[in-house]
Amino acid sequence: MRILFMGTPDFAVPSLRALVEAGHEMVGVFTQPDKPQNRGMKLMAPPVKEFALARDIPVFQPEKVKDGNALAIIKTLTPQMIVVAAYGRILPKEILDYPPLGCINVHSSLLPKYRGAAPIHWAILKGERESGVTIMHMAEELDAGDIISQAKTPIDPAETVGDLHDRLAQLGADLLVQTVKEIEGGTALRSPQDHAAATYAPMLTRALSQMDFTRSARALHDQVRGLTPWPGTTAQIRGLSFKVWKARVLPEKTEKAPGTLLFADDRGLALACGEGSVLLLTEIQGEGKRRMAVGDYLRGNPLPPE
RNA sequence: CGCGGAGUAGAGCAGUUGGUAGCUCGUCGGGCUCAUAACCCGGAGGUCGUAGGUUCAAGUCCUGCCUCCGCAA
Repeated sequence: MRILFMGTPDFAVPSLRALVEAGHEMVGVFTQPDKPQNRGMKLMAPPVKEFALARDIPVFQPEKVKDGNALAIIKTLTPQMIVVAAYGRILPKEILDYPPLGCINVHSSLLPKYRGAAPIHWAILKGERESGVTIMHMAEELDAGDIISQAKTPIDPAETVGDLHDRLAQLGADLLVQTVKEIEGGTALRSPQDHAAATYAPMLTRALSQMDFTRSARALHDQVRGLTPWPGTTAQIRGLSFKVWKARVLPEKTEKAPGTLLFADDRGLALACGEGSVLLLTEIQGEGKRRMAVGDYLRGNPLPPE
């Protein structure tokens, strides 16, 4: 089938690769423009662009998709279907209506839950035990289109958003190929979402990174997992600022005030949290340092006194 | 040309005004112990990121390059 693909970050790459390997004719790829990023503000190409160029697929990076130019390009490409995976732009109705077989989207949550920009992060931040991917027909309202197919997967209690992201990207790619085949064969299902059950997963802000030790150890553990590896979780201990990469909940209870350091040795940094719970930080990163086990850190960087 | 920090034993760090490297942990060998990720004695292990420069002499000063990291985006 003639397919136009739209996607930008790492999450979208497995889907694009799967379509290519399934033998579809990729008429083009839309991805966001290169942006100055990272240290030195270097111009960075989106992962999807890199992949597409390596496969000699034409790449388009319009600044806007609503000004008609994008639609004009699409008309010259004559796709039968548009597949969108984490493109990062909202498509106007005239584009949604153009392809004969429609526009479908790979979304990394079990819709109608976690519509929006950061569904994987929020599923973990909220302590969910199950997640998955959904493929839907795109509607004008964000992530509100009719569902074609879904695949579920359990979330491991120790899993980070990075781990889950990679698994869902692959799960989504597999489901996508199968779903496209069903659409092609006319056997695809289509059922509207239960809009009353919808929840939203907004973009993450820096404010979410700060650990608040009055919350429970369990909630803080979810926070660390949900923000690792990006954007990371930070904690203030003894006046120092740390990034926290790995932690676990200890079974012990404590009477000490939240934020109190119970012990600091090779086992980790044990901190009193809300409701008497205790969280053990096991892998941290000081400013200007690299991430390391707490024992390694303490060897050359003794903590200042209380 | 966004701002800034760092590259020294397997790991984490120190190294003062330039004079052939030190600490903690680990590791190896030996000893001790009711015992706590315990303690004591001894050993191995480093061309100090890299390429040049200044100097009688550079981890320590100067310049280029590579790599890693924090902020910001």
